[in-house]
Amino acid sequence: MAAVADPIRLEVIDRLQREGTRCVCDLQPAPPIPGNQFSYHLKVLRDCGLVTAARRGRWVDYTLAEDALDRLHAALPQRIGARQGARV
Amino acid sequence: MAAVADPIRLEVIDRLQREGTRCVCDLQPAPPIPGNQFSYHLKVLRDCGLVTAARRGRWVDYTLAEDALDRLHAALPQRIGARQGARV
DNA sequence: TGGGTGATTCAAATTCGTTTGAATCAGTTG
DNA sequence: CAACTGATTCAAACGAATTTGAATCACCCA
Repeated sequence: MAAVADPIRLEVIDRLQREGTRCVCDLQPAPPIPGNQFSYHLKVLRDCGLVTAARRGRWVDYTLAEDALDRLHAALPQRIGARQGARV
Repeated sequence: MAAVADPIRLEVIDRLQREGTRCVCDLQPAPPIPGNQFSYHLKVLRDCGLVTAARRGRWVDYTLAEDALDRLHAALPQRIGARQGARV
C-alpha cells in the first residue's frame, strides 16, 4: 500500500490504466516534476511489480502490471456486500 | 491512502471490519507495541475519519467508520470489469 | 482519598522516504 | 565522432512520519 500512498505514483497507476502503455515523458504529472525525481517514483512502482518498463529507442514505455489493481484492492479489507467482477 | 500504508493501521482496519467495535487493548497487534505508539496510530486513523472512538468507562472503543472501506477502495483506480456490490 | 489501570498527549529523538544536484547511461542525429 | 535528448543512478541533504520516554488524563475500586 505504501507504493500508492504517494499521489504522484497513484496518478501514474491511474493514467496507465486509463491510457494504457505510455512513455515516461507522457506520464509526467501536471505540473511536471524534475525528471530524476519522477524516475525515482517509477522505480518504486517497478520494484514492487506494479508496473513494467521497456525501452523503445530513446524512450522507456511503462505498462501497468496485469495484476496491479487486483493486488491493490486485495490488499485492502474487502467491503462486505461487494461482489467481485468476473476476471477478464 | 497514506493512512493505510502502515501495516499496523491496516491491521486495525481489518480487525475492526471482521470483529466489529473493539476496545484499544483488544486491537493491539501481535506482538504488542507500546501503548502510546499504538495510540498515535489510532489517532492517525481517527484524524482521517476512518474510525471513531467512544469512551466506555476505563476503556475506549473503536469502530470502523461507515464509509471507511468504500472510501479506501474508491481512492484506488477501479479494476476494469469489476462490478460494484449493492449498497447496504 | 489514594492507588491502579487503560488510554492519550507532548516534546525530543530517530528513522525513513523523498528531494536535490551532479554524474552517467542509452540511443539518436548532425 | 560529437552533441543532444530521454531516462536512470548515486550520494548527500532534507523533511515528514514514526518512535521513545515522561507526563497527564479519565475512570474504577479498595
